[in-house]
Amino acid sequence: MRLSRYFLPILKEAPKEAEIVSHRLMLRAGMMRQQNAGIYSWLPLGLKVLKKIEAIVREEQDRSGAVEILMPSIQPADLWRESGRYDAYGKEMLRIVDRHEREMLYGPTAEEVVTDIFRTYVRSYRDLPLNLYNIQWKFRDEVRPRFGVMRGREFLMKDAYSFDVDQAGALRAYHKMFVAYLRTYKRLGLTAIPMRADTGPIGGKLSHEFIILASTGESAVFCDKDLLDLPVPGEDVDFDGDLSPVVDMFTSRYAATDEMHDEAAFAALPEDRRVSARGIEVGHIFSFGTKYSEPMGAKVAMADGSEQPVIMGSYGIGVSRLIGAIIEASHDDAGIIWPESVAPFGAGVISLRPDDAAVTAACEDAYAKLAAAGKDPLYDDTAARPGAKFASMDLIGLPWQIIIGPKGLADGVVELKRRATGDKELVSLESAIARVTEKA
RNA sequence: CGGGGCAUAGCGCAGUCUGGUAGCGCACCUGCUUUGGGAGCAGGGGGUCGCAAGUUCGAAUCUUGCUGCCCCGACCA
Repeated sequence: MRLSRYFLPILKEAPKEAEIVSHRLMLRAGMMRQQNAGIYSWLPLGLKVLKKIEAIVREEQDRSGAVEILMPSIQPADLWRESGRYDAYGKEMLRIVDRHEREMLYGPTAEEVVTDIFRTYVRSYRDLPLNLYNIQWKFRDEVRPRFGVMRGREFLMKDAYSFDVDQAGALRAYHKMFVAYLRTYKRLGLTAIPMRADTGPIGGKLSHEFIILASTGESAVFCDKDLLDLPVPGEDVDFDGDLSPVVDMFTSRYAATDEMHDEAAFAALPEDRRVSARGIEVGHIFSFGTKYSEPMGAKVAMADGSEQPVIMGSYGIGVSRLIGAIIEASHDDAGIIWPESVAPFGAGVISLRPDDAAVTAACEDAYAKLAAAGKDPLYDDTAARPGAKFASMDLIGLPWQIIIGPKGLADGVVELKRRATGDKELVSLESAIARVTEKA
């Protein structure tokens, strides 16, 4: 993309409503625009990152065996009356009445809808296990939206729902998601710690929150330091095999959020392994048995001819929130530092003198070769001054910058800059391109 | 939902106390000079001062009501 033809409204000063660093940087980098409290328009740069995160989440869901569907954002109230949650959910649910006075709601989650889909089509234990997921905008009318995308009212969520015939199957389903989540966060450059959690209004007894440690986190968390360095399974992990050793490895160490914290158990840890920090919740998984299948009549025929309600679980990842979480975990004074996997562009090409024919030729060359190599470069071909270009490029945090100017070209070199470390090298254009395009 | 604060140009702000018809920086437009870490000079455009009533000869400024947004706390992907 040529910057001169792009839409990248960078701000020199952050709007005053933005308090935390990820919110400020997202607004300054022109990733999004607030339209209402907790409601945002996604601008090109932000949308690119959102889609990259979404793609990784999707890949790992698919890998684990979950099947993607897409459920509506507007749901009928009657389904929620069946589960009993229409009244239970309270003011957080945005309720709507259509022109025929039918009661609707903007979905805050989709247990009822997915259970309805399931009961319509699935009749036999032979069709299980099944895990259906979707990535859809949700709306929760938070009393106090804040921190930008970290606590918005409208947010993009991946929600998966597992259906099994018995508890053993439900546990396997839970383990699959557990491991899929570990892999997802790892690929996003995050260290997420599974912590035993309260189940809240969704219900059930087995539940974990996946937490990223960050000083701006909303809740106090406590865990064993060892958890920060545990190995996450690779792509070759067998989701049909026994995943319990992996899950046990993570769950056998102490980790709890504020409300589940056990001071005595925590104190039993050696002092140098006690981590007391703040955390951002980036995922939450639940196993809740027949809480929805029972009242909503989602039953299957068993081998002996009897009918039984299915055992369910639900598994959420806040996709839009992850953008904020990643920035909180990866930035410096100059701006965002994207992990390669989610960077909106793979590299930036900065022309220091767009009116210089040799510089332009070299930039065009770099731009074409990086594009051909699939690096999706952003080429700053604008007439802005060098300092402004450097500042903007640092702000938007692309992993690599190739800086091309007349002085360097006279010596046959360009500047290759690594955003994460700030390291700069003077190398030939060819080797700069080679470095950027080489496999990690 | 309790407590606090803010609302003036795209963004950041001054002006409000003490009423006299709106200003600064950045951004934007034109020209010239510049160009390796947010350029300089000259000229220019843009605001029903959140909305509505009221007080007054006169309201950004005073009064009342409303709306929006932010922060702290309790709750949540």
